[in-house]
Amino acid sequence: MTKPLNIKDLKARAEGVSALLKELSHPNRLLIACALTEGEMNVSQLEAEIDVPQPHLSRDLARLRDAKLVKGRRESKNVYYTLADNRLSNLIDALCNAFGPNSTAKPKGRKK
Amino acid sequence: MTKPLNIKDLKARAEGVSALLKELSHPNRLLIACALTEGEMNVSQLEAEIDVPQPHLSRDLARLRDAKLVKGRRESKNVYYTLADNRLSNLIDALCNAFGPNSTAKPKGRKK
DNA sequence: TTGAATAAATAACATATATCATATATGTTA
DNA sequence: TAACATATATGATATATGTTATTTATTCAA
Repeated sequence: MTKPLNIKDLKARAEGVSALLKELSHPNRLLIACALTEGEMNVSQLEAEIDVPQPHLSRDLARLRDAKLVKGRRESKNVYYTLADNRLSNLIDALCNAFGPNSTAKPKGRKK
Repeated sequence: MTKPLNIKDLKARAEGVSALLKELSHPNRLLIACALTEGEMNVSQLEAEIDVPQPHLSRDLARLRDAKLVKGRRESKNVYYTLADNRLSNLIDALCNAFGPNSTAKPKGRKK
């Protein structure tokens, strides 16, 4: 543990992984992804959870859709979104472990 | 565990976390960060590991420096870089667990 | 059928930031 | 001085972002 990384291996994946990171490199999209780990949500619910203008949400959702990271299903007036890629789920999981409330990266000696 | 995430908590951190993700949202920078988890490296060594033109490396390193994610020390002609922020180390660790050679394809192959 | 009321998606901008490729500059040592 | 390692600059192009407006889709009431 602690050093499960070898560069060659990661290099082969760097493109994909960094692209995935890019999708979450904006607060809104990160929050969307996190919200969806708790289950299906429609745009209005997301709007309530995350406080951003609706067009913004739709645009970010469209982007995540294009990247095939989420998918939406329409149910009458609402469109419910879910995570569609378990690489994304894994990433969110990992982020939660690294930065979530429980194991929040302890800022131990973050000052230097 | 497994769902240590609550949106409010993450929302408070979303800005910082997404900014961190953004720094790694490019293959070169991701590879740089990964390489540095294995220890100190100078630019030439990085250039050998990762195959990118030197000016690119320097520019990416400058960016990571500005973000206070790495720091460099000059030793004669060479500048050796190390990770300077353990949030970054944690993130790389998390990424390795999520996407690294060991547990890439497997959703739950995490050892902590 | 029309038309309002919602939910969601898209459009149309301005501006900022990222990226790539290449050129040049700096600092260090011989 | 030259050489080497590293850093920064430049210009072209692309993508991201925020703001605001408009459009489509669905339901329901008259």
